[in-house]
This record gives sequence, C-alpha cells and structure tokens, in this order.
Amino acid sequence: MVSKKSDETYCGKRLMADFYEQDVLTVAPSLLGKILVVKQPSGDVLRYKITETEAYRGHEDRACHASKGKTRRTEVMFRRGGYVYVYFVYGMYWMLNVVTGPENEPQAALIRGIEGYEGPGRLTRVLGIDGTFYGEDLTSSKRIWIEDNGYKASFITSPRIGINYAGQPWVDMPWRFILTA
DNA sequence: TCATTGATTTCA
DNA sequence: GAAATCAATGAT
Repeated sequence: MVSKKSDETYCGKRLMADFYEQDVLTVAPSLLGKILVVKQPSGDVLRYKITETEAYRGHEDRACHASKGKTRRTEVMFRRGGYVYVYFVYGMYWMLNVVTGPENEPQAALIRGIEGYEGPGRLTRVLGIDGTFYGEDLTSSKRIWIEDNGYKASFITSPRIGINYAGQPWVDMPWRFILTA
C-alpha cells in the first residue's frame, strides 16, 4: 500500500476516459451516486454525491446546444468524453455539464443536483464553479473530478426541465435521471 | 407567479 | 448594432 499523500486523490477511484466515452444515455444515469470532487482556491476539497442528471444527446436532440452546429460555446462538446462543459444562463447561473461519447459526437450530461443542494444553479454556486472550468479535463484536472465509490444507485426518470422550445419528440424524452436511494 | 440578470444567438 | 432568447432561483 502506498501511504504517500499529496493533493492527488487516493480515496475512491477517479473515473477515467473509458467511462465518459460511453453513450450519454449510459453515462448520465451512471453518474448518480458518484462523488463530485471540487478543490477550492482555499485548498479545501468539497465532495458531494450526485443526485440528479440530464442527458443531452447529439446533433439530433433539438434540446442540445450543439444541435445547431459547433460554436465557440459548444466546441467542447465535440471532444471525447471527460471534459467539462460550463455555460451561463439567465444572467445569474452557471450550469455544469460532463461531455460524453466519442470525439465528434456532441453529447453532455447536465449535473442538476448534488446531495444537499438540489438545482443546477445552486450546486455551481456552492462549489465555486464558473466559466474558468470550461474545458477542464475530468481525467487529469487538479481541481475537479468525479470518483466512483462503488455505490449502486437506483433511480427514476422523467422528462427534462426547461426545454419546451425543443418540440417533439424531445420534450417528452425521459432523459432526466433522479437518484432514489 | 414574477423579477432578476447577462452571455449567446438571431435578425437586420 | 439591436433585440430576443435562455438546461434557473428565490422572493412575493
């Protein structure tokens, strides 16, 4: 056993590229129960269990920002899974997404809730996540990553929130995943 | 239910 | 340039 302790994580397994490169409809529900780890500028390390996610899937999904093509804002979604996609909405809130799937397959899982802080805008505020996290690599970043603690999650699904503009059939796709136990 | 808030996108 | 849009929250 290695007892060396540094700022690297050693308790729990950091999720690597092979996890994120799966389809978003596999990754999004799999993220439930995983531990989101964010290191603060102060040096504190915050750990929260992920409780709610949503899947945004590729150019066909009209609710996905990348469905209209690659722009500076959505560019990171076209990379391989494992990068962080952060964007700003309603003039106040940062949204935290995890890019999934292979390269040139724009997909992302929106982290909608963590234990104790339900709501995508609330969790980023608590964790101190802002635009500087755009493009961070979850497989190598020193300040944000996700760990697997072996927890087996059960969950329910429902339609996604706040995407009525996307129209059918996307409005009713049950691509929101909520941890139940 | 409505005010807040500003980057992105769309229309000229 | 200007106007409309928006994966939200919290106060009323």
